[in-house]
Amino acid sequence: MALGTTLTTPGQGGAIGTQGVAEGRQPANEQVYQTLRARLLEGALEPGASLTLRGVAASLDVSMTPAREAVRKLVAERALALTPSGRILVPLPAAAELEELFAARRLLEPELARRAALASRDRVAPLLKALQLQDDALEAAIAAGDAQGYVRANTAFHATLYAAAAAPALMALVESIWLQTGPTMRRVYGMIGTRALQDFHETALSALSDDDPTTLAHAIRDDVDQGAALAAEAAAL
Amino acid sequence: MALGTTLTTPGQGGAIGTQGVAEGRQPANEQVYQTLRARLLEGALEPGASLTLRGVAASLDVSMTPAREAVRKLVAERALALTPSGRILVPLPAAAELEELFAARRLLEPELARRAALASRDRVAPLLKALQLQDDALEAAIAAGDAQGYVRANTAFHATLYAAAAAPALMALVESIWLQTGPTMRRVYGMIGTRALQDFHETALSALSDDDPTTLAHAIRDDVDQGAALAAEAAAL
DNA sequence: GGGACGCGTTTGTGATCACATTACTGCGGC
DNA sequence: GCCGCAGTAATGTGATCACAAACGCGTCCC
Repeated sequence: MALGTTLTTPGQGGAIGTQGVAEGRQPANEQVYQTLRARLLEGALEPGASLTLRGVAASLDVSMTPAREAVRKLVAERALALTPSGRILVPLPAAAELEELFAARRLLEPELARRAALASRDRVAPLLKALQLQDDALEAAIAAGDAQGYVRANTAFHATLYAAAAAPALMALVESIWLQTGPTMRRVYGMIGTRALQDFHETALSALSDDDPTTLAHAIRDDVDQGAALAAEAAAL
Repeated sequence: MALGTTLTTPGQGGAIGTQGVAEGRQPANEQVYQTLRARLLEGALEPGASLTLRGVAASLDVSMTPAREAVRKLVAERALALTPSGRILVPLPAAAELEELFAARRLLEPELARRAALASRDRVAPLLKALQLQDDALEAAIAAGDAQGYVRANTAFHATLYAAAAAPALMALVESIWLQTGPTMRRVYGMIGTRALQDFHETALSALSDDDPTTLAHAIRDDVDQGAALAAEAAAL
């Protein structure tokens, strides 16, 4: 079969093993990944900023290897980019690319919302409660003019809703998009400031409460559209 | 700012450089990645098969490091999976997951097709020619009962069409989905055999030729639906 | 005869080092 | 004063080694 696929054929090499992942401890590369990922999602990393493997490794107190692993994973998700020469940087998506990403969100997220509504049909109460809490945090961030907090809370709201859909493959696609838009949206909200955003989340919560998947899907679509419009507006500045 | 992001702050470490990527030579990890990726896309790797870093490295005659890089990248794209203990295997998507993947394709691919039609409006001839060639290869594979060839040709057809849309972000999402469905679809077509597939590609080519994006989008949607139906049917066996 | 335990082996992870290339600094020339 | 050039510092890639955990198989006990 070649290619070392083996379907149960051992390798041949020599040395040995994993490095002590006792208990619930997560691997070092995972920890680095989660840290970088969170920063990107909430836009704490400036688009265009550059990272170095040694820098990341040192600041998280690991060796270069896990840092590399984490960075490459994010590059694969397009959350980070490599220059032709291999330098790592936080991508600055072109306007056209942002438009693509929002187009994809607009297609995928209403579907996820619809599935979430259907899946949580009998047992909406806990979900509603969790979403309400996150919407409160979101309102607070808006009131405080906290762009980073807003992006984080907004992401959490959507993530919580879609988690109810129990659709891991779709969720992975959407999360990859969020990672790509995160830094830019943080910047956008920073520019637009505390400007009043129309609240589609309330509509969404009502629809969910009323067991109305279609209205929920529409609300999410409008929410995404609003983000797209803001991004386009900011890009024009 | 911490986290070694630096927006132009050097790391602090020590050693030195890249390993000779002269000319058009591609890095070793990229070569490994492309090889594995092609195998997955055309379904040459059995779902459920296991790989080892040392095995992959040895069969492509590189060290463990690039093999690791490539495998992790594919894991990030969900084209490979890791067991909780870290073993690498070709994922065997559950039926529910396959359904999700096809749902996403159904949403994204018609949009890509529509964009491709719009973007190639003035200059369809070369695109049509390229697509026609690939459709011929596809028909040949069907006639020969070559499941792997069919999957490869079908992917190439769609990839060529969508490339005209010049939408890299959307394209990346769709390619990630293809990587996930590849091994399974190869198996599905292997099971269903040379059974007659309705040819939506001809319809698609006509629509493209007639400058009718909507009909093209519908044809692509039908094509995806047919694949989904087949996958569902095969899963029931 | 079947199931559970134990041991050797394989495996992924993390660390460190070497290297070729790329980016950056300061200096010189025009 | 500004552009271009050299030298140096820094970066990603690849290789190798060490380690601890998981797998797999054989054996023993019931």
